[in-house]
Amino acid sequence: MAYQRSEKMEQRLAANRERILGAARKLVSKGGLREARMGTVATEAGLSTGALYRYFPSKADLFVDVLNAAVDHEVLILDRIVEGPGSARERLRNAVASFVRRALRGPNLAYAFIAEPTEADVDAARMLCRKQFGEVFKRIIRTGIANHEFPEQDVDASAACIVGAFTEALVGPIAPTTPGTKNQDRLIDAVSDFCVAAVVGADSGE
Amino acid sequence: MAYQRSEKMEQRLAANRERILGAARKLVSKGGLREARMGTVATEAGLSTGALYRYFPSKADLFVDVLNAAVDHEVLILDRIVEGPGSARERLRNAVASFVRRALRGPNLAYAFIAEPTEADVDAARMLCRKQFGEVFKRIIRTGIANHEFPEQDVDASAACIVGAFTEALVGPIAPTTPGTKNQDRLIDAVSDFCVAAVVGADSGE
DNA sequence: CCAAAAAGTGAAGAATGATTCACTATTTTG
DNA sequence: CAAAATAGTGAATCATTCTTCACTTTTTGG
Repeated sequence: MAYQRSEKMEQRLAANRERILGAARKLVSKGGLREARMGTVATEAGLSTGALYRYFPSKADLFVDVLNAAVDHEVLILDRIVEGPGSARERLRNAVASFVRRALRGPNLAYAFIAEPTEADVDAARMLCRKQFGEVFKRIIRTGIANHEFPEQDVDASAACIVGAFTEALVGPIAPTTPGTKNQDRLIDAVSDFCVAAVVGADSGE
Repeated sequence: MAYQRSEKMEQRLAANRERILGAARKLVSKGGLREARMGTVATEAGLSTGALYRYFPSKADLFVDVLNAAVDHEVLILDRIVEGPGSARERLRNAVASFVRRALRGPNLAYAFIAEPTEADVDAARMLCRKQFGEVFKRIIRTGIANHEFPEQDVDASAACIVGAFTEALVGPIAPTTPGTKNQDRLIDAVSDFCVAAVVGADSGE
């Protein structure tokens, strides 16, 4: 007859799952996806490799979960800015600045995922995530156009460009040393200015 | 006594080398780096796997060569535009448009490399290539600033943003179907406008 | 034409890592 | 507590590819 998990057991299993996700997240935020091995995740989580497969059907599934959790979190923050008060221009600027600041700050790993592909499966998820970010920016741009704060423009293209711009600007500064806060602030400003200027001034007039 | 390669032999070897590079290029421009196996390259080139290693010490070396050749070619074109006539603004616009147009057109694969990492070794080279593109754009931006066509700005950041922007804008449209020329033209304009506006308007003034 | 040298072959070897599975340990149920 | 069910273990297996190497073929020099 059906075996009923006790409350305590239920919690322990949930805790394990979290521990696995946490371990994976931690490893990624250090060595990137490339160095995140199942074995290492298991050790880090205090379990055996085999146990991992009781919680996630495959490596790809595990990392897609990690990725989505991280990105959802990030998107939530952006959403809050985008839906908040201020001119479209201000909100756009804040959204970009916020993302860049958070990415530079560290063990936040949305960027790690954004910058570095691996298996095809995980990579597909990564693409979707970039798209999710793009959606947020599309919303702001649309608002701004409706407002006449921004000129008419190809919203999809602009949003993609924004995501690409801040991503690329981050790739270099992120990996090796965490540069001093001074430089970070300057980078944040530069990238935000770039994106705002692009969107504000992006009419086709030559 | 030293064995002296005949002229004909010399040529055949060189031809083989080219055939290998060509096969690798071809495979990458189709399936991306991820699907480019040494065995497949060999077959495509009409040689055995073993023979490849007579021409290139490792897979990474081979693909780094392919990558560099493609990028050098692309950079040359950009350079010509950047060093050519016209206002800095025009040249910037043309450079971006040219890259995007060429990438959309096809079996040109600079973009494939730009968008998709693999082994650490090749990936390092890929980073360098992005940097090379960045350098070209830095030059234009500097010129424009000197001219007072563009406001003062963080040249490194702007260049990185430009490379990121057009890359990202390409990623989606490139992989699956080659969209109609109409849409392509629109995309080219949108991306170019975006970058020009960003650089022209990127002063810190709020 | 005959060795010596170099080029080419492709199956075996090596490396890496995910996934499985026979087995042990722990929980639950009666 | 004993039996049944589930959880956990980790070494073995599987899968994928690059790389090597013993051997064959072709080229060169005399």
